[in-house]
Amino acid sequence: MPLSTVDRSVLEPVIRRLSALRPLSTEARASLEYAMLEGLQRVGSGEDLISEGDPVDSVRVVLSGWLCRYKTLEDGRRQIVNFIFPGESCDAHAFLLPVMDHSIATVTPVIYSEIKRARFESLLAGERSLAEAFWCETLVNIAIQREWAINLGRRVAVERVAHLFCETFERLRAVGMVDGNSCVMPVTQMDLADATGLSIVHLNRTLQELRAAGLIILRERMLTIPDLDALKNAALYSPSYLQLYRRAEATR
Amino acid sequence: MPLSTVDRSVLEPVIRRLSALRPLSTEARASLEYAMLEGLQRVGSGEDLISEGDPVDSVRVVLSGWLCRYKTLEDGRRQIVNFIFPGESCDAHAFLLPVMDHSIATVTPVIYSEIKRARFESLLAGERSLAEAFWCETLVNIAIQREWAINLGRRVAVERVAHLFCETFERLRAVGMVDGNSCVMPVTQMDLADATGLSIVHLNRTLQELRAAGLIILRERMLTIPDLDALKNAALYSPSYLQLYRRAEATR
DNA sequence: CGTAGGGTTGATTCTTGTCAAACTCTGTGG
DNA sequence: CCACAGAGTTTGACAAGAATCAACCCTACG
Repeated sequence: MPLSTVDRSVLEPVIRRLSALRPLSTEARASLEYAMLEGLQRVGSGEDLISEGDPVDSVRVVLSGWLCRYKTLEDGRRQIVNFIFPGESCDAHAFLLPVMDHSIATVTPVIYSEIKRARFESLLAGERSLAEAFWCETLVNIAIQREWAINLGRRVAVERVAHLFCETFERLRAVGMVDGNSCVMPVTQMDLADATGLSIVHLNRTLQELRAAGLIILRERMLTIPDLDALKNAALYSPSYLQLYRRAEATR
Repeated sequence: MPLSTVDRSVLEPVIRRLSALRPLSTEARASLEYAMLEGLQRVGSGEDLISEGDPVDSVRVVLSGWLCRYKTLEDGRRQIVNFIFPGESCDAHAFLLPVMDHSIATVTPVIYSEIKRARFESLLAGERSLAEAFWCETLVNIAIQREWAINLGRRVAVERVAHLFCETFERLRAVGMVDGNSCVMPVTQMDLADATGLSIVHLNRTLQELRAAGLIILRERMLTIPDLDALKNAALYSPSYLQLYRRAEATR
């Protein structure tokens, strides 16, 4: 176990995120931390953690790195339907359904903690606040998924990409992973194209448009947003669907 | 209470749908039916049941009629992010979040049952199978939402509309509301356009294309699908995300 | 030095949106 | 009974947005 001696601070994003959704008692936090430390795992980038059609029997909680949920069509067209950031979980409760309806892949190297279904269920049974926090996470996921629907269905390319950047920045900020007005953006343009429903060529041109307008600086896998309000404006961004993250800031 | 003497058979779609997700004990079924009969409501078509930003304090279960969830942008662009069919609930558990991130409107006259939060929670606390069934419904909703993301992001117009028809038909079939290869389609072309992310003019032409190909017959608010497999083929439809409905058929 | 992955560019085609008008159907009031 | 209004659907002409194809560049890396 190369990770057995890891610093407990790697768990911070998870605690931070769940606390933003529901206040956690000291005991709840302790028992979750204990469970997480037991199941630490590492995986490289570009790997499928789980594929469409697979049954699920555990919960994975992301400690560092990015993942994406995606679906594909027979002919290879791919849509990233969401990203998964540190502090978030892959499919808490997914084991309630027989099999996965989508796949999850790493986009960077990832450290996560795997908690077996039985362990997870007894954890939640013992701590109501934990159970509610994980369910809230799932509810926020639906809200994000709905926002992606209007993003893909009704925003034009520039708005779409701008919106993705706004959302990503705010979600990362909620778990303390932004630095001033910059954050990492460790994805290829192909990934961005698949997340925004654009072709890679058109995505590239859209990025240039955003750069030319001074709305973003994107190089070497770092995103800087000189004026977040201006970018939100260009994106027609309204963050109510991430309300919980804002509550997190309020209580911090 | 014009509905107080209503036939209990109006509750059938709900029982049918929840049973498909989790086997319900006789007692679970009885207590749910009792709670539903208490809160029956009627509402006309084209009404907002609840709007983005509103707090939620009850669960509504649809007995008859169609609703849609939608979001809008400042400039009026609208995206229907999902339909809600008989047997389904509006936001079980939505009260766990502070406010709604989207709106829900009726697209036809609707009969539903409203269950107050406290009542609903005690119902679920008393019947584990009910709690699991409602949570499964929420999980299936996320799966549907993800499928809508790839629909909007990666399918072209004809595939998109065909996919919507396939999904609608199968979801209605799961609650016993199709007749042979026909079902109601009580929506305007504007609604279909908003659901598929197309302009109304282009949607109209896409419908004509589907009609010309013999894939659908759509008139007087009735949809007939002469050859469902052919339509699925045109839609690149893969129903795994609705797996639970299929399980429903298997156990019927 | 060669290669592969990622990024960028130009030219072109195709898909979809926009605008404007007409048509159908239904219900309503004169 | 007819005129009219309004919502919904359909059509044509045109414009804009996005995809596709084919190169080419750059850099990291073996």
